[in-house]
Amino acid sequence: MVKKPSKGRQKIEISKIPKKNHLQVTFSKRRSGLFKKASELCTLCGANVAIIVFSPAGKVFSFGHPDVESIVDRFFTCNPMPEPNGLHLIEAHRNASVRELNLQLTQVLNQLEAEKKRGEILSQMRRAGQTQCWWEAPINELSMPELEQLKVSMEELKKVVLRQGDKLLMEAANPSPFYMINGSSAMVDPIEIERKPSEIHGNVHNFGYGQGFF
Amino acid sequence: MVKKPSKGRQKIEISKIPKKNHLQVTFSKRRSGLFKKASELCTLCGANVAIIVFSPAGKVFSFGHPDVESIVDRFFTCNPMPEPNGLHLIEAHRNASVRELNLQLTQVLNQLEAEKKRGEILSQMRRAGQTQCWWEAPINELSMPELEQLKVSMEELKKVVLRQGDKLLMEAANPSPFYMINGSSAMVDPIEIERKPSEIHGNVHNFGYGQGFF
DNA sequence: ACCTATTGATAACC
DNA sequence: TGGTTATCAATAGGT
Repeated sequence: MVKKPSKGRQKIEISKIPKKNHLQVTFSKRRSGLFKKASELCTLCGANVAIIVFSPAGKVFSFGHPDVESIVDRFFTCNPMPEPNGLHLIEAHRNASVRELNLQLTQVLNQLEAEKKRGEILSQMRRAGQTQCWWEAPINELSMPELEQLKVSMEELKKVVLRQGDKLLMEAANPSPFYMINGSSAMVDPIEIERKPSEIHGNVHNFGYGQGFF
Repeated sequence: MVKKPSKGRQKIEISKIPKKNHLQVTFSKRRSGLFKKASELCTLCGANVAIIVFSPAGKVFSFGHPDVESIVDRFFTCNPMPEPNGLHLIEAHRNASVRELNLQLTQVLNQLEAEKKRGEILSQMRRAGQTQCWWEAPINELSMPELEQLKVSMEELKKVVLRQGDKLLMEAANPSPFYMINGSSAMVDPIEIERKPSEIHGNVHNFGYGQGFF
């Protein structure tokens, strides 16, 4: 009875860890775990994987099999190029409208950011006022009819942004027949771009892959 | 008791899986798991993570928070490779800015999609107006403190938007101290590559980061 | 794709 | 940063 059998692992919420030192420990362990998983994926399936991780403090960690560089290279080589054939034509056209695209990009970005902030503010308001509204609950806690309503109403609000997006898409898609595969579906959330420009260049940690990472 | 309650998970060796279809299944599952872990690392620790995975078949999958391109860019910038030839450096920077542009465009489009949904939801909740929240009510029905809160929030929103706008404009105006935003590419990222008409081509799968990856 | 027994990862504590 | 333990979460094998 004097024993203290440790509480063992406890369930945790996936949201930013407040305690700094606790965060550091978790980061370390989870980063290791991530790399281990990656290594296993490589050996089990013969996949090629590159991972780059920036700690909140700005330290860099990377994992790569066979190595980060080659994979990133392949990624950028295979990925953005439509096809060798009409590439030059496309590029020419593209170059012509780069500025405009930039401008539009900027505008859309603005609206996007505004939307994000709006979302945050909504949450803030909720927090401020104790009024808990059902639709502020996490998506996965909403019922079907609620989700239905949500979907419909969002349309209106996002009309402007939509218009911008479509325009941009049209322009981008016009020169060439490529299309997007939008796998993401990710909820865009509190993006916090807070970094200290001055000293991010800390230590670099490279985890060269080994068949036996562990 | 004729039941066969499944053997459940069995221990496996970490070595290349021989059976092709089994391998495919495992690859899929583990890739998902890896991305989920990455996503959790991001939210829990505020880390920035980029993952690129090539399946043995050559398909590309990627995960990035905030996005693959910027992280890779940071990686190569902060991590002067063994012999960074001057020319290569400049070239790298040029490519980097181009990539950044591409990335931004892609990312924005993806996020737009996500935000679209989100925004729709929010607005529609308002329309549905089932559970009305005070700040959603007509202005003239709000009490004084409520109005006060609303005002503060709106001012905050405006400030944020303005700040973002300036920042983005600046960035768009000088993407890189080196070469101008010449060209290249403002293209929409995920593209299907056509190499041989009858083969499986490089499908690209991008997994944007999400608070709710699942 | 879904299910469940099990292994593997890891939160809390040292 | 590294080790232990109790738990939780991922997933191998099967449907």
